[in-house]
Amino acid sequence: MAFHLIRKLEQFTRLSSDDKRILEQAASLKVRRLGSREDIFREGDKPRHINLILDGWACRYKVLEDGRRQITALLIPGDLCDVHMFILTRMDHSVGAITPLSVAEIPTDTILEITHGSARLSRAFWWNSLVEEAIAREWVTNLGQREAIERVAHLFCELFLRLRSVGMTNSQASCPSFELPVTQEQLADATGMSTVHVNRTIQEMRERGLIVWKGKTVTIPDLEALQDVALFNANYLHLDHAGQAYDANEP
Amino acid sequence: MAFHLIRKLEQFTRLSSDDKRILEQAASLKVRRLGSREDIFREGDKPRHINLILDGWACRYKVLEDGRRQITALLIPGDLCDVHMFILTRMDHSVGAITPLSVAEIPTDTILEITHGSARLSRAFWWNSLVEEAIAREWVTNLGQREAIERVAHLFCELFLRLRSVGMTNSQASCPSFELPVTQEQLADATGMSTVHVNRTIQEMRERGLIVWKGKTVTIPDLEALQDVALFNANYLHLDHAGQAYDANEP
DNA sequence: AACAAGGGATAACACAGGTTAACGAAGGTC
DNA sequence: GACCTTCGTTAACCTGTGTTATCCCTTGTT
Repeated sequence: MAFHLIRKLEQFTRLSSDDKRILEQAASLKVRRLGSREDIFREGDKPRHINLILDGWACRYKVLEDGRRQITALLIPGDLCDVHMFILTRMDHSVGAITPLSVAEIPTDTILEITHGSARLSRAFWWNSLVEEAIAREWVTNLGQREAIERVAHLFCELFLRLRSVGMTNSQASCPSFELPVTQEQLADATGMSTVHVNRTIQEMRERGLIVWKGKTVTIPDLEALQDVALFNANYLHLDHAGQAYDANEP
Repeated sequence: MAFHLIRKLEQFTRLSSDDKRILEQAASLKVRRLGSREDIFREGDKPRHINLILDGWACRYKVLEDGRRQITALLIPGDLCDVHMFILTRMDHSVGAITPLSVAEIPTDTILEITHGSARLSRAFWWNSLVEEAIAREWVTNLGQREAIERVAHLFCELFLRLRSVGMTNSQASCPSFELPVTQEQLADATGMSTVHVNRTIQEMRERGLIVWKGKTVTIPDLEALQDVALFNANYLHLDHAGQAYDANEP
């Protein structure tokens, strides 16, 4: 059940079969299912447990008094909602389902046991948090400096790489593709644009042959071209496998 | 020397005199001084130690290939640059001095000793990281949803509260003020606006009586009015003192 | 089969904010 | 004291993006 998480963490460090068993177990304790547009938790809630996305897409978002909404992160299978958030008394944002969702609810005590029991898993969780922070910084840059087409292209590049790192892309025939179960309105909330302009921008990306988007499937004919348009530099995702390799001497 | 950090962490939990002594010691091991516009570290560097801002202002920033620059965070005394960043192999952004700066360089081993030695300090560091993340999410929202005057007003509100939480504001005469050693160009890089439009926006804020900004001093005649313009909600700063109080039984 | 609802696509128009350029004030240097 | 550089200010003009309003298509419902 924790397949995606394990696969993601192994971008950072190899895990022992013990580590994997521990994660599998934690992820199977309690599984919650939500319909799309339901919230996993809301701003103001007390953090109760760690949520691990098992299946489906979700988003972090904040809503201003007057209703304007910003999606601050897109969450895909394998994403952990804030390993240490339990330290805070109240959530300062909400997380909602984009598609129907299965979420593992992992008690904070279980997380603490895991991190105390395995230095490797503890470091892997840290790495995971650091990457999340790096993504947030990149989003700030994206919203602050990139114009519409660059911004959307950048988001597509990021999603493609993140999905690939958990095995959720198709790359047969040299033309990579992935499922994007997101409406243009949600894309607008994520990029700080209006829906109309998201649509215009998508049209332009199609005309320029940067993407093919039919139904829920996005195909990227030329990843390099898309990255060039986006001024995309993948270093912030830290997918370089350069962390410490699994050392067989460690338990 | 670690005065500001201690004061900030005590927003979350009371610290014992032992905790404070440990922090003081760590902060005095090695102090580095930089001139304004020098970098503490650059994108691509290996993280070597944890940097604690003792005195002066700094900023995290990212630069796109074509030179566009986004400031993703403003750092003030008491701010720690990424307690756990040493897990990553390369920095994905730079941190530069805005004013002349003193920075304590704390070895990663020292940080690990501290967190292993004191559960309270460990939690306090986590709280600190979580607040930094929350600020990053708020900046995403700021850039994505707020228009110019709201955006600048929001930044001023945030800075005021953060400075106040480390004792760096003046509140005599019911009219709070603080030192803002930041140029309009840097403000532009932080808010994703052009310098010209930052200036226009500042002028409007002055006309509307929201701020007085002379030299490096900003005065806020009516904080509530400023917060209203900014659609500001302070919950993301988690300054509520609601964390666990200091328990005398803990070491 | 008829209907409703959500999502995508377009067009026309408006305006917030970017760009360029020029000038002045303040502060640092020799 | 003269010079230079950085920063703030302002004006004129331009453009990217938001707004409003339709229309169409798809999908699910009864």
